[in-house]
Amino acid sequence: MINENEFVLDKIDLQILNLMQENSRISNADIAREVGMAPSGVLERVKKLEQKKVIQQYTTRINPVALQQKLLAFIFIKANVGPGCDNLVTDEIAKIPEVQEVHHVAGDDCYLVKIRTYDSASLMNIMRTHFSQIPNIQSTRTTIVLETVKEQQQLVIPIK
Amino acid sequence: MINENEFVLDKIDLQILNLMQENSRISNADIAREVGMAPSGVLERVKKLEQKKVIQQYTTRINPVALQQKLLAFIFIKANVGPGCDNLVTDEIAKIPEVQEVHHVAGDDCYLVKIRTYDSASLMNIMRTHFSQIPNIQSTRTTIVLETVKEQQQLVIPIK
DNA sequence: TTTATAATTTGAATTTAATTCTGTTTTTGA
DNA sequence: TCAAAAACAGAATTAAATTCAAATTATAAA
Repeated sequence: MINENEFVLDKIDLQILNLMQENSRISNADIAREVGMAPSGVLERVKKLEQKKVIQQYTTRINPVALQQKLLAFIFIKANVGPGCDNLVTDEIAKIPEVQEVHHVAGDDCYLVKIRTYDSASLMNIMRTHFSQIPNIQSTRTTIVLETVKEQQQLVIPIK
Repeated sequence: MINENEFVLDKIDLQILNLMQENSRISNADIAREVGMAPSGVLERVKKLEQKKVIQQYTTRINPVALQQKLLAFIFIKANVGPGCDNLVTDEIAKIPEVQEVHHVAGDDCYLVKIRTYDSASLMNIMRTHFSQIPNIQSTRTTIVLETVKEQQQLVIPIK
């Protein structure tokens, strides 16, 4: 009963993930040197990590300033959570490309949305065009980011 | 007076960024095919984008579940912002590896922190050991994420 | 507009890396 | 203990990255 969702990771897997999280374009030879394996063996492991969906994507962090994405905001949404109408709100919001995160949170507000846009006008525009279409939204509260000190998705990988 | 902070990006640069944001391990040949250039020319452009810090990092998105990072939380921090003591709070918090984001926000709360840990006990532990050390913190309010519907850093790249 | 200069691009040549594959070793479970 | 499966190494092959000289294109000064 082996299932590809079972994430059994040994020390070498964690080392590989650690290196690739830091630099997804590192060569197999460099990884091999670090972990003490042959490059071909490293390749096998990486492929397996991809198959098991431990590795979800190889991506590039781009400077938002370079793309004039000046505005970052968090929006708290209070919604009617009737039976079944639950996921409608989140799914619709998740579809908006400028929306980077949608979380269902504990507490008074139901949802937390992170959104990055060109400016406050474009944020308003998105809220008008998209949010008003979505039923069951009671109210929203928007928090504007003035300055970002740290922003990364890197996980803390325990090197056993 | 040319400055490497001047981010002048043409259509091809944006196309390249779009492709690399989706898959940082795409080959120059594949990019070249998409944008209608020679692979060597693509390489030059990519190197330039790295130099200009438009490209900040090539990274790997790893499934947090695979690493037992079960808890995601947002912490709102209210702090005394005296003259000069401003950055002390954020810099200290940004140093914590489990902290993924630190923002200075508009409104009543000063800072917004995103943090990912193994469980609520380890979150408490971090708050006890780190936050208590930091002066000027008036109060904190923690919001626990129950479920994440969407989570990505991808920017919306305008293909002119 | 002309022209010199710099920047960009190409394509071939070269270097480096990824991938495949076979034979071994190691692990796993009956 | 032993058979089957999985993981690994190392050589061979394939593919990609990188270099570089020459050509093209863009830029700016006269």
